[in-house]
Amino acid sequence: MRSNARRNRERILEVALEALAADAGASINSIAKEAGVGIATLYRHFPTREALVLEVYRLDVRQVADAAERLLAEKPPLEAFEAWALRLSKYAMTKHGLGDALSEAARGHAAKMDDHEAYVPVIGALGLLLRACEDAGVVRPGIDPDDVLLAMTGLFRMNPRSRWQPQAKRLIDLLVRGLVPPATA
Amino acid sequence: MRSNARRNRERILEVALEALAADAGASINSIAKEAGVGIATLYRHFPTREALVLEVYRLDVRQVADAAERLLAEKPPLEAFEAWALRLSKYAMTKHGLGDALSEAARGHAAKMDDHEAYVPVIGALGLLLRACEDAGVVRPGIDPDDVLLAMTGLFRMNPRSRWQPQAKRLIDLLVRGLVPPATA
DNA sequence: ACCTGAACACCGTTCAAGT
DNA sequence: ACCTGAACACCGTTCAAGT
Repeated sequence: MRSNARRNRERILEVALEALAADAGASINSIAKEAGVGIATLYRHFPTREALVLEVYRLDVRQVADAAERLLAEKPPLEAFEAWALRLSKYAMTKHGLGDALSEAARGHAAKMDDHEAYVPVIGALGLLLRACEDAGVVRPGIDPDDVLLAMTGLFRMNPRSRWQPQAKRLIDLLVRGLVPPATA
Repeated sequence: MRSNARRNRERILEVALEALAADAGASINSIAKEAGVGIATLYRHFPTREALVLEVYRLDVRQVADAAERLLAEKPPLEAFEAWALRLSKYAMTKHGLGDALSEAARGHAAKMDDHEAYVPVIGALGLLLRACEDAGVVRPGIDPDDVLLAMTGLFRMNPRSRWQPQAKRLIDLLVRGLVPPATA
């Protein structure tokens, strides 16, 4: 019986991933129906729409957060920051709904506890990158990761159907110029 | 008869302004009901929800756009830009729904023509401010107003129930530092 | 324990019917 | 010309009933 429940849960996540990729506004009901489970079964596993979306993208968020460490090992810290920011916006453009979740998380984690699942790893990675840049003297000291995440909001809310990459790069460049110490620029 | 239609239109806008201030997600149906008109009457005047919201805030958007010119007459251009940005975020925090409209407009005006009503005056004011800063040599030449608007997205999506002013000021400071030419900083 | 789907209270939008 | 409100196809969520 319990294995049945677990299979349902996994089936829901599977369908949700595909459905959200196809349509950012895919409904809970339609996901349940396509997964072949009752609506209430979905609710048993995921009490709110946001919980489902966050769980669907949990692995992706973890991956991108973990990428920060790897990028720092490969490149100078400022380049690592730029590469990471571009990577994060890439995820937000591809995986529908993730952009909104990140944007919501950037709104200030005081807003809702639900955000924490997306917020914690992302702000952690961002803190890591900023700390490394600060230690290398390429970013002004005392920058709040929350402020930087808020400044990145635009990266999560671009039009996925446009050619967003050039604009993302320009926004990241603008951001980096703001972070760099006046003297070193 | 036609005067009756005009009165209905004004009554709808009146009620909508109040309803949106009280609840950002106030429904079209509830606004029509409270205005004492049929649902289809509201649709006759405003074909989509966005059209109604934009029309409600049209005056506000005009006002804030016009403020750019006045601020430029009063202050040095860079200070005028800062003051204007803060003023715009103040509007976005107060008038519910305006923040989303501005955020949508910043998404790139290619997305929807509907945005134009909010987009045109705002990007015009922003262009004016940037041009003045550029002429004074306090902002790098060739900055695209669209890029700056996108970088400002975070200002429109803060939590209105939090103490957002300090964070807005820090974001604006970060943005300005990115706009300033390296040598002058 | 876990699942089901009808049912509830909404939403935006349309349309036949009124004056 | 302009207005009306029932009706449609949805939405998220709940809950009594099943196994």
